[in-house]
Amino acid sequence: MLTIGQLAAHAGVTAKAIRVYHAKGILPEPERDASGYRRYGAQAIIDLTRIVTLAQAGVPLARIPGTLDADADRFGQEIAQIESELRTRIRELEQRRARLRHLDQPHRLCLPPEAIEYMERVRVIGLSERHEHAIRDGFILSYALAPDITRIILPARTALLDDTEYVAVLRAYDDAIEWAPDDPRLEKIADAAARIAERMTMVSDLPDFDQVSPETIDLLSGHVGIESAAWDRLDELLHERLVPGRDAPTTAIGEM
Amino acid sequence: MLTIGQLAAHAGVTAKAIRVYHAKGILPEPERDASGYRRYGAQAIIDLTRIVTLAQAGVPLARIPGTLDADADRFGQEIAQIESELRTRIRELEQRRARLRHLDQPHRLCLPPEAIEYMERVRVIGLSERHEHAIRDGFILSYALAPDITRIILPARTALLDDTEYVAVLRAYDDAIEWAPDDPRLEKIADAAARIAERMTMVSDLPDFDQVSPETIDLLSGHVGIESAAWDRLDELLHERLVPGRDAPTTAIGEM
DNA sequence: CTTGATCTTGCCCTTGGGGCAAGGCTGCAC
DNA sequence: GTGCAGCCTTGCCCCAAGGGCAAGATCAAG
Repeated sequence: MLTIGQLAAHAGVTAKAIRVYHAKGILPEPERDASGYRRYGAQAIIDLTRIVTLAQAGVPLARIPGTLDADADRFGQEIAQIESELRTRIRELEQRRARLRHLDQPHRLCLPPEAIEYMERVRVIGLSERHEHAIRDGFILSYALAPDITRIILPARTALLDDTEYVAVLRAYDDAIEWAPDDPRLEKIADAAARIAERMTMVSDLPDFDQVSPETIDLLSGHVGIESAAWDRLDELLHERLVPGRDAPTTAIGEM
Repeated sequence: MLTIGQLAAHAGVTAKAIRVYHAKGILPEPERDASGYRRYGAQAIIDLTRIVTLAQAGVPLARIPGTLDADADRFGQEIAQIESELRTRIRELEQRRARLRHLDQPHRLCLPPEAIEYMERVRVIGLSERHEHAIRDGFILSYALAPDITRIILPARTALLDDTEYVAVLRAYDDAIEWAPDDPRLEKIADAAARIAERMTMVSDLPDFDQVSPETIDLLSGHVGIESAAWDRLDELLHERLVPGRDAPTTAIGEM
């Protein structure tokens, strides 16, 4: 006959855990010896081992008596279900382990595959970190606010990166961040941007355009988180060129 | 900008979890809007996603800031360590899943491989369930009390099962459980048992015999949990035959 | 204007034990 | 026999990581 400590050591749990199982009625209280010590026999070893096996498989203690006391039919079903839950948990853990590798690359954690590809392609262009993060953060926000729209927009955006003139404009914007708003070079950048914008798809061509909030459209224009007087001025110059008659023009996809 | 509910849904957690992360200082409190609502931006999405990625990988919340704020060197080490812990946990879960299959066969859960093999071989002999469980429970108790001794004894015990006369005696004991203690057939059984015992290894031949408690030796004789007047009488008859001069004879391994 | 969903803070509840206190046993050494 | 270390007993509070509910403010839509 075993004491509680011997039983616990043999089952790989603590004596406290066994007392908890007694208190919850999961494991019957054994006989006491003359001095009040619990004394366990073979059946207690069997019962405890079954309990521990289930508990370690993630079964809540409250569910264990129902499982162990079930008749053969239901017992089999219960075990099969517990096994399948456990398989699911293992698969989840494996996926979570895979995600750990990307912990230092926020875009890989927070964006859908299309956007990850886009950001990888932007990276090789070699913009400033600040500009790249601004683009990334715009996508992260717009993906959180309107995942569907964001994913619809992405293929066209990615295709644009094959356009050397577009990439040149991106680089020019990058250079211009710190310029004064009256810098004369801004005119040339705005000219180039306007030429591109004219042959680009407009946001208003999207299906369900009327359901896209103005905020999302702003986000997709890529100016999130950068305060630049030169860029503000570039917005004005671009608007002049694109829609001379209006003062609140439609934003082009990929404008920037 | 997102509300707490939008952020939570996007990150796959509850709003309450986010408030907990704020309270623990893991995720910085964001700005509030005019009515006191929390408003989250892209950086909060990134931060939360990193936190959730670690938390779901099983990292305790208290350890998360230290991991995320570490410099590149330590960060890499931390991630590698977390990954390896996670791998270990996954392997453990797979082993636990395997054990679930044996939940209805106590000997497979509670005994070492040698004893499992022994019990499988006893099963095909076709003893009564009661007798078989008595043998099993004896091993379970002795394995819990003295695992080393029990495993040392097992090969000889298993070899005995190849002895047809020994198996015949086992079956005779099984038949005799309910007999009256003065049943004349008991004499023949005791004769056969004595012939076997004489050519068997004695417990006293074991290395470290003096460290084996008498209780363990009793357990290994296989009478655990069965109250049978006939068996008690068989014990007496056997002792007469084996050690006529003594009244407390050494128990033979495999006596039964 | 109402209604239902969402936000705020604050508080207690849960699971599966861990840890400590204060006292009683036990077994071994001296 | 006397110590003393190590085990056992009960009872109590504590922990992580939220869940749930209350009571009130706010928002969005019909």
